Amino acid sequence: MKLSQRGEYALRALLVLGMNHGSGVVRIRDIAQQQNIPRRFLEQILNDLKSAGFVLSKRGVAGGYRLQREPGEISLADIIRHLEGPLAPVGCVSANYYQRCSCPDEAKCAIRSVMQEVRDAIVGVLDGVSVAHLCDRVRDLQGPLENPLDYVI
Amino acid sequence: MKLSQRGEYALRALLVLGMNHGSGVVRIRDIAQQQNIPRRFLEQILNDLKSAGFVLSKRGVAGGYRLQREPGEISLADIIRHLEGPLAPVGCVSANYYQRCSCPDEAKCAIRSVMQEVRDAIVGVLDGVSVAHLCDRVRDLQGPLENPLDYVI
DNA sequence: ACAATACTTGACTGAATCGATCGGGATTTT
DNA sequence: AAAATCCCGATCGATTCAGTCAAGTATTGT
Repeated sequence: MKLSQRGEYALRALLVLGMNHGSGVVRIRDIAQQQNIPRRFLEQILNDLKSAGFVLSKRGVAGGYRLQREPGEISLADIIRHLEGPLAPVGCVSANYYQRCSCPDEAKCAIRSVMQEVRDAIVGVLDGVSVAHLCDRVRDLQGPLENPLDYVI
Repeated sequence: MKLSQRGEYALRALLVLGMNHGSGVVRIRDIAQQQNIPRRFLEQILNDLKSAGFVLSKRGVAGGYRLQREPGEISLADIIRHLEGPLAPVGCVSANYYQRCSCPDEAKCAIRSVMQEVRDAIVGVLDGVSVAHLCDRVRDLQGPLENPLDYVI
């Protein structure tokens, strides 16, 4: 599981939307500026997140994006699976994107059994973290001293 | 950490060499046939593993490859790091291939803190498994009934 | 010596992916 | 109607991936 630039941008954008959940929509431009993401590229990414059901958009003058589901209902595992494909290091241990490999007998493949453990370790972390958890971490990491408008994401 | 075809072939080849450790060299051709790996491609890979110090080669009629170090001294983490680069999902949490990312303050980055956990989980598995461990798994998975010449790797 | 066997080296190729960028269209508010 | 904003598809240059190829060098058996 390697996170591409695209994937990193997406997570950052979703985190911004998470922090602003409940207060209307956020414009692409604002996210792009705040997070230093190329605007056109971010359009593409948010569009993708929209058709995947993670966010909703509103057009026109007061338009922008917001999360479609509650932040607590969106796991990083789901997001990353959508953006990057399998979390597993090899297809033959992926639950969601399984793909048979060329070894003669998967059940007896030693490499596969290690990769299975790696997959489980990765999924174990990412399944347990939602956008809401991310927002909590932001608040924890920033400490109580900060101005709430100064989120450093 | 996504394992490329090249990386998977390399692990399979090293496992074959591990299983044959102590009994001289193994020819490229035999590894390629047994593991169903394109011969020319495997040449390239073994050459790479050689210059990285994982294997030794012997030329000429009775030539072939063998492990350079003891199977117990070669961890999957080392192998994969050499073949694929960082184990971490993002550069900013990689111990061996660290690369600063574009977020304003790494220490306060919530996404980074999650990715750090993912990295630790991956490394936790792969650091603990050596080629010797892999060989043990092969023997375990095959059970005691099999003909020892019939390894299904 | 010499032929056969194997590894060595480096270039090459075709396909796919990545990180963007661009133009112009659709929709909503004022 | 004008302005703001999202929407959509095409395109692009660079890089990586998987694999092939040709010609070379070293070693050994006979």
